Amino acid sequence: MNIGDVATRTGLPAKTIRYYEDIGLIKPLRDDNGYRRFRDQDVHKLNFLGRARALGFTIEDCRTLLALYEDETRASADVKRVARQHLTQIEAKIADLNAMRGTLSHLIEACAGDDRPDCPILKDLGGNS
Amino acid sequence: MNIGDVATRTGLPAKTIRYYEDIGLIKPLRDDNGYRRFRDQDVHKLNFLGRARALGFTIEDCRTLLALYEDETRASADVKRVARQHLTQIEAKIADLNAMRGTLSHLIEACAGDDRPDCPILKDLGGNS
DNA sequence: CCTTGACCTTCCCGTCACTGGAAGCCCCAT
DNA sequence: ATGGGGCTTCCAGTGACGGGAAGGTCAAGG
Repeated sequence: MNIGDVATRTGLPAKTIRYYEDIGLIKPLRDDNGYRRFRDQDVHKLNFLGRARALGFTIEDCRTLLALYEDETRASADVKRVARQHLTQIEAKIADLNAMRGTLSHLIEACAGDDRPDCPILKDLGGNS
Repeated sequence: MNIGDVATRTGLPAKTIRYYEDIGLIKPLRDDNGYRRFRDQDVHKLNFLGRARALGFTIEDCRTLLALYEDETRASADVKRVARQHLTQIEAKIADLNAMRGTLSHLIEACAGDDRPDCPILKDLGGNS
């Protein structure tokens, strides 16, 4: 299979697939003409990576998870630890965003949004004194 | 005031302040020795920028907001529109992160986290078939 | 007067995970 | 043989800075 077919199958852009090869996440074979030749296992790995990325894991996390995935003697505790750390980070981000949302929506509510210059949003940003 | 004092006062790293000058958000004066000399209005702008950034506005949004802030004849509707667009983006991000959190926490719960290799997290990432 | 150390300057590279684009080769159909 | 698509590599850019090098400046102490 060539990269275009793999891109279609996995939903990943060809650019991304090449990038994943560059950084050593996958190692497709090469045809005589230099084209990448992808085996089923490559496609499988790419699907794994796509799902892990969709869950927000970093590339380095993905590398770790992929190694664990391939290691038949792994301990599920190792996987769980990676996942839990990631979950913690996600929850921290959600908390940050929620705080922003709270402040922002209050300010937006307080703003008339008409053609007059008076604006509580700017007043707050300017140091609401 | 030199950049170090401004950094202390605003809580922004000196690097960031220099960067904001680079991209034209502030225009401090210069002393004969080449040092930046910050007026109160520069510090005020930097505080504005720090607060806007803390609310997650992009630098380009900050540029717009700062221009509105300085424009006595602005319409608060313009400010409100920028803020509402940003709020929408924040809410979209929160939704994404919540979806990730949901999936992740389910998987983590289902994972024994012991020294055995069996792991629902990896099973899911590998295409839970 | 000299040195030391803290402060300031510019400049360039690195981050993260790609994305866009240029230049050029390869393959198939007409 | 020509055209169009697909493939290759390589380089540059994204956002918002951060790290660090090389070198100028300033105030205090010996």
